[in-house]
Amino acid sequence: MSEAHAPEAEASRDFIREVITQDLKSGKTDTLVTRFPPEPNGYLHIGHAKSMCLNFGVAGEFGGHCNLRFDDTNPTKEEHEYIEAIKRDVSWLGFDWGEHLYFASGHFETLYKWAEHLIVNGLAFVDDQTAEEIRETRGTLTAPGTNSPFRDRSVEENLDLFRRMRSGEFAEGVRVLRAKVDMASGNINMRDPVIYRVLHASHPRTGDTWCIYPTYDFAHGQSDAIEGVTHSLCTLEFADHRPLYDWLIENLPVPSVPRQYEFSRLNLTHTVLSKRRLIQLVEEGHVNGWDDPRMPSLCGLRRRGFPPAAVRDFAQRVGITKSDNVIEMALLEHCARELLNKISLRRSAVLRPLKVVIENYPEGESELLEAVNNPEDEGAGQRQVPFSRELYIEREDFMEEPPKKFFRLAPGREVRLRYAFFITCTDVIKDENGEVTELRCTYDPETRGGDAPDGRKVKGTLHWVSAAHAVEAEVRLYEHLFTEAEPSLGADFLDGINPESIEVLEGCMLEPALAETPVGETVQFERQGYFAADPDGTPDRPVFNRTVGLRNTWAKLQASGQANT
RNA sequence: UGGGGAAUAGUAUAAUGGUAGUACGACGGGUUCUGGUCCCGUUAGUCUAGGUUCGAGUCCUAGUUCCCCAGCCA
Repeated sequence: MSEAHAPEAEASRDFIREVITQDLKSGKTDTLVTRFPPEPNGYLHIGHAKSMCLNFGVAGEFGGHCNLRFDDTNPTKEEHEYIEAIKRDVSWLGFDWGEHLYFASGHFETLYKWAEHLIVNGLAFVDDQTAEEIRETRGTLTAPGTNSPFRDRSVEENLDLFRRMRSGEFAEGVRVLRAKVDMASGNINMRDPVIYRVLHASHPRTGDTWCIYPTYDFAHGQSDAIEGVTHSLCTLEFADHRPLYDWLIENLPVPSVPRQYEFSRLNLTHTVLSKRRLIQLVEEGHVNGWDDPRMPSLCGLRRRGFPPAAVRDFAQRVGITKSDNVIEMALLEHCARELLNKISLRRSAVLRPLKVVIENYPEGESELLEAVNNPEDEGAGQRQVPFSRELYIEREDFMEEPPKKFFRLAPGREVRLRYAFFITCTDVIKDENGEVTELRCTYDPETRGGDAPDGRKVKGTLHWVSAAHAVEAEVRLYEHLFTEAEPSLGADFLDGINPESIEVLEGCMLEPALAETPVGETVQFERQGYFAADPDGTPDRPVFNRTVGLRNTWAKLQASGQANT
């Protein structure tokens, strides 16, 4: 019997999903286990989001699971504060590690035992050389290294020394444990890498239990093996470590054999993603903390108002390959706009208010008008907005001498106030400096709701807020943190910070409904962009962060000088 | 003069020897009570040189360019 319908179109898949598919099909593994292994020494950023979407993503797609593992092997850099922050960010992005929470430090006893195993098998030795001596004898990129004079110690002596390292007998730097691999290897990671060092530091989780700690190379792959990770997915710079990763797995009594695969890390224009530079931005006060909305950190994106689903969509669109890349910020912004357009409530907010008096509207009176909450979602319903004699409109929505393509308010011109009435500008009031301070207008009561019964059209529709009902707010406008698409990464990278990356607007006028916006929710200020309620705000005086502006063809026309043509 | 990795429109990513496709961007147009959304269209690409093949982005050879590696960081 022939199948009637065409085969499902195969979704295009990256090389990692290809490998997993193969391994599952060939029976190399029955279940898929991945891991997301942050070091608790900083906050997660959008580059980590790419990794999480891959690791948790494939685990979900192939019916496996993803471990959240803290790679906490260096107590001199790591802090407990980061562990909770990282968990919060992983959850926010929408991923659930369930019961699979691990710490490399949780494996310390096994790792120690395995280090002795290496010693017993003649595959590791205690080196008495200083760090400097080790560096000098490591060779260079093009010249091989030379063996340590301590390389041929007896198993007994090595065991004794290593145990005394553990018992705290030696100061930091005096002795290390090195794997005995090959000092002539072209791969520097194979030149007898240090696998244990003395660190008399209190560990966030194990306290003072240990004074020797495994290095990354001796902890990562083994942790993978202990946890039953099948596919250990990391970024390209670890490819050089894979031979060592495999060497250790082969020479240790591991319960399972994980494989490492490398993909290229995310780079984004107009920002930096290296942990070192991000830390510098925070510590030197170039931004206001890790959650500054200009930061590419996940907590920064959250505060900025990016929905986690938009970040996931972004990660999915960016793809997984092994080629270096720099993704345009415009793609992230597109993902935010696309989602937010569908789900965000529309509200009216006047950022730079200009007073308008409707001269033929009775003083002291007001009325409620119906406004649509989200034209993209009928289920979002409607709300009522108050209208009265004195209003605010956007300063930039009025020009005394408008260029040809300016469709908004000007002397003698009629425009629509959205969901309200047509108004016509009858007079312009200025101060002694010639600055426009107030507009006098008339309204047409017949156009209530926004349409003229006689069918006449207007070219412009403006947002507005009733002065008597307005809620005053602070609104923070954000731009790219760095002016250049690809900021210089030298010591001078701070010079590339965009001096206009933040603009704080006071005295913004919001429609009343906005006062109740829950912190963290992102709404659309009509005709302007998406804005998220910031925790700095109060019901009396809300604070909003601009997530991303609406596409603005008028601004483009102005910028290109075509507004008058 | 070592080892590892990568080269497809401006950016990112598909095409697994058989019509180089998609998304973002840019540009133009239509619709519109958001100069938004939506819709339509235009733009623009296989690093180079040889070779194999009826046919090459894909296979072979030789180059070129870019990225990573010399922490007791991860």
